[in-house]
Amino acid sequence: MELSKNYIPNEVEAKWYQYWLDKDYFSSKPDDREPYTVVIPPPNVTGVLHMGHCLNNSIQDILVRRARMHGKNACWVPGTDHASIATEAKVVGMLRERGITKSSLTRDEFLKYAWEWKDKYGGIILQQLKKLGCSLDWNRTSFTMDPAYYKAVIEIFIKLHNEGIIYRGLRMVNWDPVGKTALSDEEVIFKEIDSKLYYVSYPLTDGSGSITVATTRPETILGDVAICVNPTDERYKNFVGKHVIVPIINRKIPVIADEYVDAEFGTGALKITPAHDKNDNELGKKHGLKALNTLDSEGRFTAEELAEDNPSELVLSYNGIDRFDLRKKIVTDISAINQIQKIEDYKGQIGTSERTGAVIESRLSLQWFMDMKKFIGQNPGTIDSVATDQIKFHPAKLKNTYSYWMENIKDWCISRQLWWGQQIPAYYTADGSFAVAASKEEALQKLITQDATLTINDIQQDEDCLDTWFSSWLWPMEVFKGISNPGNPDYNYYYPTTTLVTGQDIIFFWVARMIMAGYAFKDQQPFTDVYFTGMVRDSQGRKMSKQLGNSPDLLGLIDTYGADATRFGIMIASPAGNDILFDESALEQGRNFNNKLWNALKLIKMWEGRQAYEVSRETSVVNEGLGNITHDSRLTTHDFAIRWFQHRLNQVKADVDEMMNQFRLSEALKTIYSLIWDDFCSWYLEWVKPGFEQPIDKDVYEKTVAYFEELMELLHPFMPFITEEIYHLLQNKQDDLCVKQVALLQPFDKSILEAGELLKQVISALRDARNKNQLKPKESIKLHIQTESTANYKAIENILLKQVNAESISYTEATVSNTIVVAVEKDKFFIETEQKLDTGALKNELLKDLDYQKKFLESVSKKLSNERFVQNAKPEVVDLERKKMSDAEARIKTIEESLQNLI
RNA sequence: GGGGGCAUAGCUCAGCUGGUUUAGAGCAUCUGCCUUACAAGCAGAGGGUCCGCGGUUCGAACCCGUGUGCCCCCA
Repeated sequence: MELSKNYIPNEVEAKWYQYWLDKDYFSSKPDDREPYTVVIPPPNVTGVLHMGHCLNNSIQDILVRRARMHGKNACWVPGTDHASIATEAKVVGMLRERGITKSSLTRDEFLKYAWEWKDKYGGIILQQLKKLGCSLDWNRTSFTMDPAYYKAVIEIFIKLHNEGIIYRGLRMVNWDPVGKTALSDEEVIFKEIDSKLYYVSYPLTDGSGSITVATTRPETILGDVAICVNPTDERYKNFVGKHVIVPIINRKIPVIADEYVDAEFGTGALKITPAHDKNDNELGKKHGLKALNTLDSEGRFTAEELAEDNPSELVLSYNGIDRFDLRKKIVTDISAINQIQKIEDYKGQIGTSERTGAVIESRLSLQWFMDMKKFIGQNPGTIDSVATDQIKFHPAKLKNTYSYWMENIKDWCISRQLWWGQQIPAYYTADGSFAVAASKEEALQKLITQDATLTINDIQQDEDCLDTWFSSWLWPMEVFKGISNPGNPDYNYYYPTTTLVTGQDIIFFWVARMIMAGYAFKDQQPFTDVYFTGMVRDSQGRKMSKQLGNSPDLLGLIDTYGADATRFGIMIASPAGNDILFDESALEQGRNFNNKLWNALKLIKMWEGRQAYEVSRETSVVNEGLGNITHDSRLTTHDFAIRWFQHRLNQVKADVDEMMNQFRLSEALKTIYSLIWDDFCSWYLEWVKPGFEQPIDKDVYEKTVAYFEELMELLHPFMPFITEEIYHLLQNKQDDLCVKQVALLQPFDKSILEAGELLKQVISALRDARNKNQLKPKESIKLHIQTESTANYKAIENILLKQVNAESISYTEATVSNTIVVAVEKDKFFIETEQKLDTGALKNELLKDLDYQKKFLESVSKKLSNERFVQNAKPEVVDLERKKMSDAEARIKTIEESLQNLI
């Protein structure tokens, strides 16, 4: 079969993914193996694949594929999140394009559009995950609004309400005037902005002067109910208890004192607007002040609550003006009456909506909350499990972040003024009393006990729906129907899950709440390990964003480089827990790696038809410094190569195991990469490679194929497609790499590995000497070796000959004149060549080396002559230093002899 | 304002229990090679004030203190 010049991934990848699906390799059923369960962090149902998903899901696939090959029953559950606010925003946008406003639709009509949207776009991201090679169990695909899941969410709401954890209350909430909904604290992103500090004077009612207040929000002035100063502030001592007039509205308000006020900020006097600021609201409550709301749900002015002030024409003319326009207008109007003293530039922080980006308003609103202190108090495992590493965080530093948040947790606002989501199961009567129940009928049963005349038509369900995260926190349980059908065999087998892989940015939104749910509803941790990925940034460290246009088109990248190369590129650049700087050159490296593998395959396939037993294998085995080496045949060199690579492979497998257990995926991949590229291709294959059109020994061939297979096995979780392809092209296989079970780790012999390293070192040194003396690669040399252990070199003569392009090797006891001298450890190598030598350059090299060695010797002997070192240091450390010293001395001697030889 | 983290080659990062030479890797750079698997390649090389200062120790990239700069989280 003819293999293409370079590896072409596209067809290969599509072919194998379909093949794996046809063989049903990714589907999992409970059996007597140990489960390895991973639930995907469900992407937004309308989302498309981006770099973050790519990183995240590559990691999950690596872990899952590896577990599958290591005897575990691997189950990776796919699915999507209904993403209440994000999806609703998209649907509203789509309707707007069609000229339909949300307000013109009934709830049912709107939901019909939303489901249409979901059905049309909902599967896209899952299809994209297939392109990436993700080995998800598609039979288990879940959605947070599936009927059973929906029911489970409602059930949990009712349960927590019955337990008094969920309550309804009028509270200050974070209000998104664009999404027109309340948000949780976690959905508010604080941003630093350039704003202005306005100094506004409020005249005293007794005419004795005025008090100046610094504010960043003059548009809320009409809701002011007091001025507050610090009681220790001498400047304002005489003002406390007096009254001032609010500009424009002319309301009379008191000057009060409270320690909360920071005398250093602004003028030291604070205006209190309880309806529009959380802290003001607290102060308002404390001092018995009224809250006057002056903004509507869309952030526009409303005078509705200002009737008592007999608002003027001017005030009424503000009605309907947006808060930011109002700010300018009010500043102009206060300026006109000379009550703006100055305006300063100010760097301030504002909260914005995570989803719509709108500036958040603090707003008094009747919402549903979860009493988190009480909830966590009942489920201490939530905090303890992470502190005691029963749930292990990778990187562990996030444990602190987690526990700090847990210990300072605030109540969770779970209601949203949206339609796309689980509708809150509370039912109201006309007089405002309500019951929480699974259905309208049940609610009626409850309400009827208070008012026997009620009928089903008299009650109405809460219009609002629940925070998306109030459904996603059940994800690891409910994908196995753990809430809707507890005790079912799947749930018993797969839950708790094994590893969760997710972004650091949703540690509070999601991870923390899943842990709570785990302890609250099953009294168990939901997973044992959490691997937190960083954020994917561009090569300059900037966040990827649509505005910057720096987020690459992932599917385009997969088309260009292949999924394997894309996975490689993103994994090689992502040390655990750090942000990853994405650079397309990493994908190029991945593609080149594909090509390297492909060419190694081509080389080995060339040998396939040229196998022969060339020399009898009946040879003596002698135990020498290089391990057990067979002597005196062409094959002896191959025996060394084969033995060395076997041990090297065993060693790397053990290393990789260790790294994978510690979730050091990037390092594991680097290690495998280097094993394949350097040890296998650059060294091993060159060592066993027969001459041009020469046959290869059958045993060597078979060993080489077996090694290549093992390498593919090791690499498969990282680069599933090309490894499966090569596995099948190497020789006809009945089984598939995807589900191959790996063998147990084998021990390795250090002395053989050291011998291999020495050989590499000698070859490199000789090549370096050739290079420095400008010997053409084609120019053959004669090599003379001066050594005490001739046998060691006899065993690898053929490798040496080939690798340094020597035509002969001989052994000598004396120095050989007129040659290039190379010293490695205690051995000397003389390169005899036709070419005229530049002894000056040679001499310089040797002198440089000599200088280095002498300085080194000096530092070691200094250390050893320090009595305190010899007394205090561990004996093995001292011994090591002694060995260093004697090695350095020997080497200096060698170099000095070589120098003499030159002259 | 509170908390956490980071600073090592041009870039991205290893360096785990303080001692494996005078600190490593990948990428990038430079030199030489179209050597019959691979130029998407091969063979080599150069490149470091381990952020500054002070301390502990026989010994510090590593531990402690301090300064500087950057990042993240929370309010």
